[in-house]
Amino acid sequence: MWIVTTEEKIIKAAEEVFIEHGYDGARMQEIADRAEINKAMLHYYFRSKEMLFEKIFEEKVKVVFPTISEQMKSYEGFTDKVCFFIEQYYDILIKYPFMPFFIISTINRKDDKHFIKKLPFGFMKEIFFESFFSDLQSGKIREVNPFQFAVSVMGMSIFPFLSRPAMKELIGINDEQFQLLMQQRIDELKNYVKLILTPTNHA
Amino acid sequence: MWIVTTEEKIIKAAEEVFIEHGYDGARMQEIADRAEINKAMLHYYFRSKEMLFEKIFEEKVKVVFPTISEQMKSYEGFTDKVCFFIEQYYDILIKYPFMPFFIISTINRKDDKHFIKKLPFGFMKEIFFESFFSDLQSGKIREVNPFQFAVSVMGMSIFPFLSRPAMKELIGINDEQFQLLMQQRIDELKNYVKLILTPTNHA
DNA sequence: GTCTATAAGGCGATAGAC
DNA sequence: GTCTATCGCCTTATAGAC
Repeated sequence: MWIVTTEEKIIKAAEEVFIEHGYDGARMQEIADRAEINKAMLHYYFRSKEMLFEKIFEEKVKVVFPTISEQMKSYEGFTDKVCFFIEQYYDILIKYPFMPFFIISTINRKDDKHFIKKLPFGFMKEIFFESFFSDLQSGKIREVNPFQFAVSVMGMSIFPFLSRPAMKELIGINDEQFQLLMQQRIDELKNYVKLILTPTNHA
Repeated sequence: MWIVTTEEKIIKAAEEVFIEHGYDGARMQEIADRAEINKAMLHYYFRSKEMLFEKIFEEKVKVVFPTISEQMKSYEGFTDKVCFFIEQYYDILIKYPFMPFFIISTINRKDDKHFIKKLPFGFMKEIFFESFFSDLQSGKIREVNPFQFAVSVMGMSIFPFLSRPAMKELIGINDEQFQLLMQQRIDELKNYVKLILTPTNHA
């Protein structure tokens, strides 16, 4: 609890710096300064900048793509599953608003495609599509393109966190107000999902 | 037509390199190589890396936020305006799929907030909100939060281009197939917009 | 494990000849 | 306008004392 190892201090500092500046913009000196150690220690614990980054990325990905999938199983209908996903996802996003940009900027790096493969998207195919086609067949939901729909839900959810600096600047709000706006957004998005998925009544 | 000035060659090369690697990742040497000139020329035409980037950013922003706003005025209802916006926007996005990440990564840069102010969002307040409240009052559209709705439309539109590398890797498609997928996405998004905005019939 | 000092190379930028 | 050569700094990484 009250003992903090050097390795923990490094990881905490590295998280901050990599997330703020991205891989290329991050400086080992700044990480060392924030961890209140010297540069040589960084290389003692994690051989290189690349390896330190890898460690942080894996650690953070585990946070953003957590065991939501397991919990999703307990919800019956597809619509409820998606709404629950949004709720849970926003809990994480509001807690770690910098995460989306960190991940997006990493997977868009020219050379390293191997980061992409670390994204755990297995639960999509298992739960998402299975549940979708089940509810579609029984007429509980409208016939939309499941892939495009999934990308849309992700986009609606994540985008405000990617454009956060612009939103803050353009409408003139601070971090606290942004957080409130995102809190309110949950119900709005769930409403959109229901409006899209609920079949039109032909009675 | 067939004469290409050195300045034009530099701009073309700089576009590519800045878009691929971002500001921090971009190297003046690589820009020089692609332009088939030497490094010194870059500084002769554009004093510094920062000023060259500024030039590219302004140029590119003019492409992505074009005179759509003017054309939007000709569409009567709010729903039609939004659908038209998606259509026009996707024309540009499909043509320049790297642009969203370029802009997002620029506005997320720690220090320089001044880039954000160059984003032309004036048309939003003028046309978007005015048309929204007009249609809302006459009962033509459902009562949603206009700001959250706008962010959602932007998110649904832009997100696939930000997660393009992941999408290509995870579902195993090439550039051509991605382009087709985005072409199909236009109608899907327009459908979502209509489903969200069309009021429920209480007859 | 932790430090200081320094290596080794890459970077943006400039000087100066042509 | 265009080139070669080089400066001066910054960055990652290591050597070696404690």
